[in-house]
Parts: sequence; structure tokens; C-alpha cells
Amino acid sequence: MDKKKVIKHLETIAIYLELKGENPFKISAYRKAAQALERNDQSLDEIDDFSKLDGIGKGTNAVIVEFIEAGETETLNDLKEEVPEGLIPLLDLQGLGGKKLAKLYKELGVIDQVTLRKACENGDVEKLSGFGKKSVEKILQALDEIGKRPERLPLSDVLVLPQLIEEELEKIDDINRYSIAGSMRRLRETIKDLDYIIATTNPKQVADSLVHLSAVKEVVAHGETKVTVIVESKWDVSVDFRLVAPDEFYTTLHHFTGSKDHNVEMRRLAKQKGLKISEYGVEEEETGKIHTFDSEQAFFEFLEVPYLPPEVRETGEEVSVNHSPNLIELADIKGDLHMHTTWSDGAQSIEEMVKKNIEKGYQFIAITDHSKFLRVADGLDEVRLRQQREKIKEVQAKYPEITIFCGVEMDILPDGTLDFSDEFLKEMDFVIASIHSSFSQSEEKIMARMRTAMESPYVDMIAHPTGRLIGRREGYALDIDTFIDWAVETNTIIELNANPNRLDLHWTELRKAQEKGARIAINTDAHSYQMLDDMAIGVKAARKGWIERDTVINSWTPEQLQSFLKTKKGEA
DNA sequence: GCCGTTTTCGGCCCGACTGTTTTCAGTCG
Repeated sequence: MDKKKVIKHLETIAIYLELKGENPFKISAYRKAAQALERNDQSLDEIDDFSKLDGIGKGTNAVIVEFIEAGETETLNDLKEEVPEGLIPLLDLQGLGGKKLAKLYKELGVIDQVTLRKACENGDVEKLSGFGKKSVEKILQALDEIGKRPERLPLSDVLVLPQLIEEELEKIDDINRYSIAGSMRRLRETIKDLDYIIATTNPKQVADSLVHLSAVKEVVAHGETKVTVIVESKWDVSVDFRLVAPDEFYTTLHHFTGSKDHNVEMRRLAKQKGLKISEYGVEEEETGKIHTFDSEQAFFEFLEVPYLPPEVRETGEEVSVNHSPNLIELADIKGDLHMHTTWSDGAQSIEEMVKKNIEKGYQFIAITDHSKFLRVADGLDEVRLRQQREKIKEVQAKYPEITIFCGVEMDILPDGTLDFSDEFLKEMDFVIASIHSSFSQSEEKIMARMRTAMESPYVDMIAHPTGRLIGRREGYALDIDTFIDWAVETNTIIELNANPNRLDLHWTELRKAQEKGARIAINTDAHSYQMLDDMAIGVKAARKGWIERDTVINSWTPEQLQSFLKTKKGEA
């Protein structure tokens, strides 16, 4: 029995309660109990009394205990007898919530997609009170679209859109200011739609311009406070524009940046102070006076909450952290320690990459092409790596303003050995080890491979530790907690791979890593010029994990970094 | 179902929109 199963069980109960049309507060009580477990750092065995956690009381505690002991609970078993399983996916249909579904089930015997469609088509649904012609139309349309597009899209599939949209927003005269909001602003790794907040004194004019943006494929809503359009890229993506008066801009921006849980917490806190937060401002309940703000910082200050950047506004618990975190910023980054060149599968030469990194203002980089095992990437063997070192020396002489580390991204082989001997690795300035093969091995084997790499005094860093590709590949069976412990124990750097397809390690794990004292490097793993720009996304992902500057080794000077690298080799 | 240096009962975040109504419930963000 593990914690994840218990959390899942509580959430499942909540879903069934929703379908039963239960009291919404009871439903959210189960969700809150699940969250309470999720936020708690301890493992299941370490928690001696669940009801001591905030949000878990007598009832949910009993459910948890029963589930741990029996592997099932009477609560859920009873619910399953009352509510057919086939209704659950129907909750995802736009416009159908628990109550309406409960009604469809009780009055028309709808139990799944097929019976729902039938009931719509033979006119039964239309006759039901609370439903009408339009509801039937919408349900049928939603049924047609089910499964066409994943509900949430991987970040990297959507990332091009803001650039495209903002280029044109810049040109609309009546826009006073604008900002992206929603999960994109918080850098969630999957995105459902895009939200923009626009300040204007001429909403009608702006709305008319918005529906004519070149990327627009379809206009869904065209009002004076809200415009919704569908834009076409790899997928159809819905974009909401909220038009507000300039003085409401920052409270609206905060509101639509979310997350929902964050907003709930902020409002709860405001309420204790006799204040009411809405997207239009903060109202004093007693006098009705409404406060608006010149910045989000001012908004937080007014509520006496230390400023929280958008990336960390997730669970709501951040609201009660009573200091502003000193988070890493893009400007702190002094170098990039993972990139490829034409020597293996990169697009640019060593010199080209070096020049581009100098333009970025970096003080150091590591050239880290693939090792010989990775034939598809034209990985380098010992001979070619030595040749490359000579080449790097030449380039280094030409560009003394930047320190170039001779590195390699060495494969950890399926049999658990490394692609190079210690004797050879000794020659390298910076050695990355990573797994690119045999992803389906058991956790035991994967961990053994990691252990070998981390124990080597010459392996400085593990790249993209889990191997996941967001929305496409799960990653191999890594025991992340143990991995982090080993990283601390062996002085091995953990990478945060800034590639938006990866963002690996994940932000929740990064936070744990920092708490345990691990060192993090944010790297682009660039295979071309353009990918060097992913550093900005990497830094945001780090901030999302509350990563502070001192944890990030590429915020250090080249000298600090060099001396740190020596400690692992025992040369310090 | 949870919770309480205002409360052990009566709250639980707030507002807009939609489609259904004839004043509002349900859904959504």
C-alpha cells in the first residue's frame, strides 16, 4: 500500500459523490483530505494519526484507515453500487457536471456514452426539466469530440502560440497593457487553453481587432468583456481574452493566473481580514470601498502576503509561507553545462555555439557531445573526444572571455556499466552521465545503473534524471527519493533539463532535492542555436520548484564551479 | 465531511455565463 493509492481512492470517492449529486462541501472535503495527504512529506508508515493533518477529520480518517487495512472501503463499494462506472468519463463533457448527470441517470437510465447519445437522439433529454434543445445539441457535439484531442496539451506543443499572438497584440493601438495568464503563465507542463488579460478603455474596438488576429480559426464568443477564439497550431487551442478597465488589470491578472487552489487560499485569508477579493479589486466588507492596484506586488502587499511569483502559485499552501522566496532568476545564470555540436548530433559547430553563448553573456559553458554507445547520434569514442579537446583548446584561445569545459554526455549502458573507463574519464573537465536505452528495465536495474554512475568519482552530473517526455513518454522506473539521497551522498549534480519536452527533474521533485541539499544545474541540452533560449523556461521551471540561486551551480562563477567539481574527484 | 482566540452549528471563495426559466440552478474558471 502506498500513499498514491490512498490519494487516488479519496479522489475516486469524490468523483462518485459528485455523480450522486451529493453536497458539494462533502465532495470537496474528500478532495481536501486527498490534498492533505499529497502535501504531507511523510510516507504512509510515518504518519501515525491521519486526523491530525489539516483537512482530515473523523470521517475521512476512518476511510483512509479502512483502505490501508483492507485495500477497499465500504464507502466506495456502496457508491459503486449506486452509480454506474460508465458515467465517470461523461463528467469531462463540457456543460455536464455531477448534478445533471445524476438526473440523466436517475430519470433516463443513462449509464455511459452510448445510452447518453441514444437518450439525446430520441428526444428524452430535451423533455427533462433543466434541459432543452441547446443542451442536447451541446451534449451531442461534446460526444463527437470526445477523444479527438487530449484534454491538456504538452507545454511544448503550445509554446509557439504566445509569441505569435503577442506579436499582433503589440500592434493594436487601444491596448493599454496585456499579459498572458492561466497555467501558461504559471508554467504548468500541460496546458488546456491560453488566457490573456487586456487593459483597455475601448473594449469594443479591441474585441473587434482580436477576432481578426491572423491565427484565429473560429470565433467562439465575441463580447465586450470576453473574447474567445480557437487558434490553429498542432492542435486547435482555445484562447480567452479578458478585457478590463486599466485599474482592474492587476486584480484580474491575479485572478486568471490562478491556480484555483491559490485563489481559494488568498480569498480565505482576505476574508479573515474583512476583505473580499474578486477580479475587479479588493473590497472592504464593512465600508464597501474597493481597492485596485498598480502591480501584483502592491496587491500582495495590501493583503499582507509576501509577493509570490506566478510559478509558485499552485497548491495554495504557498500563501502561508511567510517570506518571499529568493528564487533563481534568468539574470543569475552564468553558463550552460549541456549542449551538443556537429561533432555528434548538434546543428552548429563548437565555435558557433561558443560565440552564441558569449552573446548571451555567459562566463562558462560545457561542450557535451554524445558518447560512442549512442550510434544514432554519432556518439564520440575516446579518439574523437581527444581530437575534439584539441579543437576546443583552439577555440578557447580565440575566446578567452568564456571558460569552455571539455565535456561529454556519456551513456549509462543497459548492463549497468559506463561507456568509458575511469582512466579515460579522468581526462575530461565535465562528465554527464545519462540513460538513453532499455527504458523498460525494472526499477532495481535502473537504480543499479544510476548507482554505478553516481559512485564514479568522475561523473559530475546526471542529465534528465527520469527520462520522461511530457505527454509522450513516462520515463523509466526511477526511485526518485533514493536517487536524490544518492546525489547528496555522492556529490553528484542533478540536472534540470530545460527542454520544454522534458523539464526533468520535475518541479515537485526539485523542491525535495533542494531541501535535502542537492545541487542543481539548469541546462538546455541544446542541439542548435535556438534551443539555447530554452534556458528561460528552465529557470521558470526551477522557480516553480522554489529553487533558490545558491542551489543552482550555473549561477556560480567559473572558479567556484571548478573548485566544486574537484571535491567529488577528491582533488580539493 | 471539516472546522472553530468571534462559533460545536452554520458556515465553507467569487463572479460570469448559459440555458433554462419567469427568478434561478448548474457549470466553469
